[in-house]
Amino acid sequence: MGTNVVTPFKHADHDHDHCVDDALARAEQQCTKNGVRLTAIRRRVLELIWRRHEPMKAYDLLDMLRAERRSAAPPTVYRALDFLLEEGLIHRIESLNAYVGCGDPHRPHVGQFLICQHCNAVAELNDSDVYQVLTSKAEELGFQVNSQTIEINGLCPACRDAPRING
Amino acid sequence: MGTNVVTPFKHADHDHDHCVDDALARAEQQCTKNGVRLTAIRRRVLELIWRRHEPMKAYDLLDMLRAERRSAAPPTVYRALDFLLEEGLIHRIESLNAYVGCGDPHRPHVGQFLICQHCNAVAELNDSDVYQVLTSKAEELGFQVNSQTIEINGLCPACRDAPRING
DNA sequence: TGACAACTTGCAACACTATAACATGTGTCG
DNA sequence: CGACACATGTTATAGTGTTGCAAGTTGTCA
Repeated sequence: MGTNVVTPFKHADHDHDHCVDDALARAEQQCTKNGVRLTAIRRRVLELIWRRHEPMKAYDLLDMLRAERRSAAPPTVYRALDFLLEEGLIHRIESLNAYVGCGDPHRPHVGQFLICQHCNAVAELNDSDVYQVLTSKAEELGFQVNSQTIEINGLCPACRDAPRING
Repeated sequence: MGTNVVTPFKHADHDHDHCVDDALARAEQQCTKNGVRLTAIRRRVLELIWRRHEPMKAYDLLDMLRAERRSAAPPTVYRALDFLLEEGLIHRIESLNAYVGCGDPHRPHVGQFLICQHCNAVAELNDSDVYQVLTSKAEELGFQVNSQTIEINGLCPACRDAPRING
């Protein structure tokens, strides 16, 4: 109980196509259930975000979109991002101005992220102990919690073990 | 043990001049100790940040600076902010692109903030329990923690009790 | 004192991040 | 079909932060 990793750090050899396909399938399902449309653009942006297991920046996504859709402009990508955030399909990493896929969109959860400063990998936690401790501390001060942004910087297991190879 | 509020929510009637003066005096002391210079610009930016008990944006600070120093430009304020961040005299609130004074610069501490969505007030925590729980959860996953960004959104005691007065 | 190094500020331009406003297209349902 | 809601196209602009180099300031030490 307590720790519940939603999106763990990925090894280089995991079946990534499968991993992305799964995420897209979950997204389709989620949108159907909620009666909203996962249009071609939205789906493509979500796929681009999932394709790398690291936070993606809006203008990088825009560049990729533009390669295949001449009309893409900032609003194109920001609208898609807003939609995906709204549906809980992605998260925004405040400290990086970047976006990552959410591994578990159908369940309500707080944003708790471990961010590797060396390889940019991100793991998403959904830890009830952390949530509880923070909430109870806040309430001791009379503060009513609505949402939490937790971003932990450091080194992921791989980079921790080999921190000097390419940095 | 555990909870240790560094900068609590302020009441409207606290002695604010005194509160700002204290912060500036602590800053002078801290800079002297560290052998760095709290120049006029840096000191003024710090004062502007302290004068309101809410996060201040870089370009708002710039406008205020310009009113009294014709030559002020973006680098002027960003350099001052970088210096103050470096010395631990202020913190950056990632989710707001804004900056707040640090109530306790001489002691190492993590950034844990309660942010009122209604009145923008910010309280800074320095809670070892929260730190411990997060660090141990991260280390269970083999992640080595360097720094934590924790930003809790919600309602401060005053706005919680009277949430409909001016919102 | 004066010359040098290190630090700080001035200044212009630019890069990156995000939104506004309005027009046009598309899909659904009576 | 026609009306409506939703989605996208398009242009412009707002907001946030950085680069690079010139000029000024401060402290140090022979």
